[in-house]
Amino acid sequence: MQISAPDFDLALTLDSGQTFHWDPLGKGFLGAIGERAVYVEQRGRKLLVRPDGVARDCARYFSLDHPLPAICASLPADPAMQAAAQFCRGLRIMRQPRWECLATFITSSMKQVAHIRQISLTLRQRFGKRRSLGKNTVFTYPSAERIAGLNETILRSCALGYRAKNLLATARLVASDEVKLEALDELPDEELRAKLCTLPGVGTKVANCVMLFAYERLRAFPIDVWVERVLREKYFPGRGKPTATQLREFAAHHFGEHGGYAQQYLFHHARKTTPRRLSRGVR
DNA sequence: CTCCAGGGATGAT
DNA sequence: ATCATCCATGGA
Repeated sequence: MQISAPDFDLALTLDSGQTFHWDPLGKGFLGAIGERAVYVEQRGRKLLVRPDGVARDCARYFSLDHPLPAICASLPADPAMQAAAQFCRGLRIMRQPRWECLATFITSSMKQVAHIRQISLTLRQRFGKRRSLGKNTVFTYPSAERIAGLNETILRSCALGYRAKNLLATARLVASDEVKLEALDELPDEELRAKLCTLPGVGTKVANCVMLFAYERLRAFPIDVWVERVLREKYFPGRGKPTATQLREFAAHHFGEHGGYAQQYLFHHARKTTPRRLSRGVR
């Protein structure tokens, strides 16, 4: 089954730190969209998708309906933004399942992308559901109910460290319906952010990631160490480091209604072009 | 070995 | 409101 996918770069999008469970297979990628195993392969302006029945979910997952040319045209014209946007051509903000996105970003704090991937894989293999696609196997992300039935010790054995307590507590709030993730979709941005921040292990940054990657809030502007570095170096030159409030205010004003896209482009560009640490002692 | 990573919670200024 | 410290773990 092939679906139309103009202005889209699958490999770039899957390598941009939004999701953490897709692996290269043949000429494409093997992963899961919600509860189903999926294989996706880019063929020019089309995507080859297996199985056939997942085509619609796949188009939604990768936000193939986002008007990318118009979104890019709406980004500010400053040099740093344009360089990042050029570098990230075809990168789309995905629509992830709410719980899966929330849980993975709770486990992301002070972790490199490579290790977030490892934590996600371990949780999936140990507590998710096995799904077959041809001769390949993938695992779904464990539900909030499944996590809620575990304990902190077993979660810590998945290399979660201090994040185990937060993931468990939030899973129990979600599983008990004390916090209804799907119902939060009706809330305006500020109320949604405030509600998400009441969850253990969720602060402003993680809340903004969940808003952007799972609630279609394209204004949400997560500020992690990479983005903060870019903002300080490119938009607040000179001495004196701006406060978190200053950064937040500037980002909301400068990047506008598609700030989330701007943020993702700045993040990915910085992460992929910043040279790895040179040998120690070089001055 | 050291430094750092898609931070959050808490308590002290 | 802003700052300092602690929290686990592993990649580079």
